Amino acid sequence: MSEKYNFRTVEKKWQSFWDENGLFAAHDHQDNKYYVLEMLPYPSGRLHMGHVRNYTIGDVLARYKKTSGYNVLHPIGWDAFGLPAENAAIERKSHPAHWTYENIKAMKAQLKSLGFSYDWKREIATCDPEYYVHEQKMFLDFLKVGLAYRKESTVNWDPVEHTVLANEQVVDGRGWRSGALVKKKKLSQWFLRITDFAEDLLSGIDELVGWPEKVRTMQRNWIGKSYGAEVEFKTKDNTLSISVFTTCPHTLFGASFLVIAAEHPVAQGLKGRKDVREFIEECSRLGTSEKALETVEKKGIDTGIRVVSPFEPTREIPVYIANYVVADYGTGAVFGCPAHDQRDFEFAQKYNLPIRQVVQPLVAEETNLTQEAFTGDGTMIHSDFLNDLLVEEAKKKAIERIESLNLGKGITTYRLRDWGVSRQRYWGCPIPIVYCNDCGIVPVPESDLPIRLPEDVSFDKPGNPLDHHPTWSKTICPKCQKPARRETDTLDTFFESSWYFFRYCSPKALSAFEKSVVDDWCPVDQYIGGVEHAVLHLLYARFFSRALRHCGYTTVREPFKALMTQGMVCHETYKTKEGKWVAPDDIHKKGSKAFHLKTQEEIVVGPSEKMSKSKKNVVDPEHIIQEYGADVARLFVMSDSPPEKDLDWSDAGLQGVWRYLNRLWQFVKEAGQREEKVLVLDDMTPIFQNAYRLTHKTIRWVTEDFEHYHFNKAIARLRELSNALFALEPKNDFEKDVVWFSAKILCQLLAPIAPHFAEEAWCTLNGKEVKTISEFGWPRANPSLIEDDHMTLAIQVNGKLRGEITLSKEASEAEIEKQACALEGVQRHLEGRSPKKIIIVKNRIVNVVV
RNA sequence: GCCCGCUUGGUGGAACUGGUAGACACGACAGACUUAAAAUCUGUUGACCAGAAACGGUCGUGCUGGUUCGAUUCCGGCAGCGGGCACCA
Repeated sequence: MSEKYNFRTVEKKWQSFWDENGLFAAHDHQDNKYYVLEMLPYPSGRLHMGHVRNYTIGDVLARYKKTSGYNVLHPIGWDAFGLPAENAAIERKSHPAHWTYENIKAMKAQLKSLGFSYDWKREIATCDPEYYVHEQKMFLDFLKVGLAYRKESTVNWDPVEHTVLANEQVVDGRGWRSGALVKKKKLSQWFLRITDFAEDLLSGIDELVGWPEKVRTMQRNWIGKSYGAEVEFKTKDNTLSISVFTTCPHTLFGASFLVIAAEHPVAQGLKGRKDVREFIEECSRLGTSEKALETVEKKGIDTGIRVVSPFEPTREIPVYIANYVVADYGTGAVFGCPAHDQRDFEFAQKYNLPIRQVVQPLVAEETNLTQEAFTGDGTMIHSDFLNDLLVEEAKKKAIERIESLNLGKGITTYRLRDWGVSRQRYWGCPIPIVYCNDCGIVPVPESDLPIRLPEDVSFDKPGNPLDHHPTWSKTICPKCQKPARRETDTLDTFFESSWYFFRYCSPKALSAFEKSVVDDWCPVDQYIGGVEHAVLHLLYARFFSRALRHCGYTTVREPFKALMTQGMVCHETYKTKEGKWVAPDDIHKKGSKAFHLKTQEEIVVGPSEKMSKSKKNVVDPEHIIQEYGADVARLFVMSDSPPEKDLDWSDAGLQGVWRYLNRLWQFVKEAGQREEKVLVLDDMTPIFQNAYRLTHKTIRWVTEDFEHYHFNKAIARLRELSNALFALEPKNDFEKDVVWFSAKILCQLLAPIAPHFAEEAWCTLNGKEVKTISEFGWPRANPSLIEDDHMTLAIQVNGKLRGEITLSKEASEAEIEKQACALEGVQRHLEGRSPKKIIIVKNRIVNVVV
């Protein structure tokens, strides 16, 4: 057995070669541009499999496009602000900046060792003042045009730590570190008016044909445009009026109660009552997440208030305060129609409220209104002037009547809410605002930017370090020069990731970016990242493009022309008995049980979930790179699963990839170094003809697979070709020329996925190192070698396979019928009967029906 | 709870716009080489039935019903799993 393929030397050699020759530098203002981008990584400290998968997909694409002649922009950077850095500061006493930059250093080394074709000259870190200074300017510009404003909103408050908690940090209604019961608290915060663009963001989705349909649907649903009515419900004596938004005004005759949120002014006004006070208190422990709100057991409390049903002046219905009403959506009050809304149905059952059916199902299907609500289409009943109308018409007519009676109006609403960007945290971009006792809210003058984060902060005290820093927030009012106080909130980290793809185009610009360069490079031709970002990040980035365009920064409307959402890399989760997460690296398994490597404590094995830092179920790719090299890791993550599908991690198969590359290496060495010759098909034996044809077919297949991102299929094709070539036994120079040619093609097709290997093999086959493999261009298939002159037809009797025939492509239908019926397997199943019908699908099947 | 997906051999997956289900790989088993093991090479491998073997037969794409000459693919219902739900990124 000859020597193994030495990946250590080879990978180092080619990484420095690419680097020294500046092979991956993108050139501004050139034709044939292709911008490929992977989602900005958070520098958690180590690469995980999700990263490797994400960046390999991007790199294969970037290399394939570059080889095909495109001027490729393929940048990378760091989403460097965020909560984990502060947690590290609290837990390990390391400064967030120090922790972050150390992580970046480590992860950058890992990325480099994987041989990704990034233009490293364009690297950015969002925590760098040279980056965030521009978003401070953007914030001021947004403020000028009214896209940024201040309002009150509700947060999760940890009363022990005096901090705002992320929904993720609320576990069973308690703060994750303190264990204290969480309370809702109102804070005055900064918002961006994303709702101004709701309609444009919605209609823009239609143009995003390069996006997965599911993401487009999710975005449409998130924006949630709906047409309905705002209706006033008044008390009999007209002293109180509650405005209600509904998308079902046609069911007003079925209304049997009104529910309002605990935050609703009417509810707040009843706080004098002990039971109301207690109930509001209970609601405030629910937290701010929509999920908590909707899964909680539906509860309410009767206010004693009675309002009149708008269309029926004599009918009064009760008003309840309920825990399942969203305060920030619509008016924070809804009317309950238990017959036709499931939540209202449950509420009505619990409090014995009447269930009044007003929609009759179209089909006389069995609707059991004692069991559940009916929410389908139908005709109106028990509804006076709406009777016998279809739901759609009834809705229109109801709105007309509401407007003519002056009880309200028809309105279009969106589920989308304005984007709250204030965070009560240290490790984020400071908001450039000063609060002055005399002048109020004063923007920091642009000449004073950037407002830098102070470095001397302490995380010993609870709360935001910026808040209790002795001097940082003390400043002078830019207007009146009297002492004033800085805004101590920082920006949401989604702010950074909403425009970084513009910065990559001109990363050293003194402004945020150069308009002409951005207009050239953008939109991003292919964006690649996890589905988990399908709504928020992608919507915010789309909003930013519009907002920045509005402020004159760019002309780009949609930032991402095509989107590929890779599936998540999942892994089993592990927890100690106390519920602390444990990493797979710290576990050893005995049968179905798992134990901690250090403490030997038994570990609870949980379901396979998305690999994430917080659950610690991450697999470190480092040992794969160390043991097998970058190409094996790259080939492996691309091999089996299609990119958009979730991947349940397992180590099985790594060995197989390693064996394959070694086998291929031997093959390349045997093929050796030869001269380019003209190959003539007619001179070959059938075996070599087939191999030669297969080589050309593989070029076509792999190219098509790359175009459609079916990398796993491309690899299967390459394995197929490899298997065919390995089996050849060339006996003379001519046959060796065929093998040599095929070996070269194989290397070129493999190059985007396993670039180090391909470069080295290319040298072995060509005997020179003057160019890299990508500079030879992407191979082209000879179409005349791909078409076969015969076809294989599967023969069915009544849809069941009974045989197969091979005949010329020119064969007539009569000929096909004759041959098919003559088959022994067909005759046997005809059992003497004559065919009723024969269906012929060219190139595929013949179905004989009896 | 709401929105969006996914479900094919022991495993990952393939099957182009409804047309031969299981390409390619992993694992397993058997054999060759070896004193032995590793490595490597060769072969078998959806389940069941029948058979000495060859040739065969039935079932089979989460479950269930439908459309069709023909359904993994289209439609209805159900189940299980995953993602998102606005302060994790």
